[in-house]
Amino acid sequence: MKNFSQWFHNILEEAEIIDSRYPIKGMNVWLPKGFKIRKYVLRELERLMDEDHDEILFPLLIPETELAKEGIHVKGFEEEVYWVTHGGMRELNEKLAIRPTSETAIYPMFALWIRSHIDLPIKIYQTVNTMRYETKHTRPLIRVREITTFTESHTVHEKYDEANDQVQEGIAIYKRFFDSLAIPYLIHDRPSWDKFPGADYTFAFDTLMKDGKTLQIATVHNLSDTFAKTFDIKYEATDGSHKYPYQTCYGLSDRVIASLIAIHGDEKGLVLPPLVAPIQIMIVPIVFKDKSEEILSKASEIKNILEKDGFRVNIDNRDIRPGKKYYDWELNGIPLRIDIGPRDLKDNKMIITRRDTSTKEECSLSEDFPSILNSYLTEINSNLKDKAWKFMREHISKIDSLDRIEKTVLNGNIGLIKWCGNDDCGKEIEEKTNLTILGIQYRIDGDCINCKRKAKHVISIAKTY
RNA sequence: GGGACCAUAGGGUAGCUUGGUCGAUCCUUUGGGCUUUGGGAGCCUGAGACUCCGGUUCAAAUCCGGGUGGUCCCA
Repeated sequence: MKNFSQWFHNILEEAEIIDSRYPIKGMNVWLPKGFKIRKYVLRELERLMDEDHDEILFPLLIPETELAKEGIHVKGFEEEVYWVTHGGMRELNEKLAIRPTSETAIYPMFALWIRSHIDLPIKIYQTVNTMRYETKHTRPLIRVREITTFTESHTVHEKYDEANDQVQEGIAIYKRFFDSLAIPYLIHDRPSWDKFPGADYTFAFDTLMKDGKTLQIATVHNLSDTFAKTFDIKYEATDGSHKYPYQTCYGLSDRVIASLIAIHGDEKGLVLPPLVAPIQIMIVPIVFKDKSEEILSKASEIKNILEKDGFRVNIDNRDIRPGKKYYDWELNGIPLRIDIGPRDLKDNKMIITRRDTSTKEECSLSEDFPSILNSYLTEINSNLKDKAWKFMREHISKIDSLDRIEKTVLNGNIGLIKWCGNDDCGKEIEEKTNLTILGIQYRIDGDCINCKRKAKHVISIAKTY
């Protein structure tokens, strides 16, 4: 994969994930095939969220006065906000912001909803689009002006410790989610200068793209009582006093799908984990004129059996040569392909081809083939997961001196370095290396790579998207 | 935030330097027809483009300015 950027762009178009030709910078059209993948990805995420959150839906627009209330927060976003200034020809009394994120839409309502400790905790989430006026060059699914799929959670708690625990719960949910998609990740405690604007602290999930740049794919924030104070959210405690609650928020976006495609894909096209493959098994009948009806009826017989067992399966009946079909479904990342032709009909068998390994195996139709196919799908998922984690682990290297960072990290690695924990020193490291500190991986003793003071942390450093 | 490059059918390209030979090249795509089908089929016959606005000129795909969109590099 010589040019990752170009490969990524091509595959999005060729596999008909999105159409990036929509005439507004950074805004793309979801095509049917891409949207189906998005649907199954969301379905899994919502399944996990629904275990302990309620889904809600807030409006798109936020009054200027609400957006502007939280000083640090608004500063973090002010350069990127789209504004609605007119209703028809008439200028609005108050400008309305198109949400860049929803804290300032949701928290004024929290202030109305929360009266007593009995109302707590609140745990909600919504999947919405958000808009950010990105000035840098945009990239489909990775850096966009309209984030079309932003699943954000917001929670409110009595105690700071409960918010801490909720951050851990958020991290646990995202771990399960990314595991189910076979996406590898590193979890970083973001440095103070890279926190979510207004947050006490931020944990972020980063994954590694094939060109060696990392991509932030999820964040989890402890907001402490900062927003509660700003939006005057109070509850009456058991002792009758009025207190500010503590909040968390966490979210992830289209970038999940970007990493899904980028990490598992290969030269032939997409490779989808079975969980989110819109079609898990494609049956290709090899039709000859004299035998066509017999073969087609066998194919639909197989399809019916598999559908009954819950597989997402389809038959490619198009009147084109089989080779073309093979290329098509490989491009689309369908995990398993079944070929059935005259020879197979005679021997009462079919040919199963795996997308991830390209291996072909014969399978007798008199056996319990649904359970064989099911074990193939399970194997594909674990193989994708192993491969992806192995790739990322192979590209993490411990680095002892600043001089060596450039060579190692610019070669497509995530560098692990020791750091004293001082902000100025950290920013100095970023400046010297022209890389981004992703955050703390774990605690350790030793000397800081830069200022040589006592190190407190091992941090990751990388080129980022 | 700074800089460089680019824009020709749905996709990829040739033509641009030196304006006229462009009624615009080739591949792919695509409609219709016949023969085919175990890894991108063949033949016949159709379809489809100079990013937008303005300028220079007898004449602009080609030169100039701007908009929009795209790509990459640096901070």
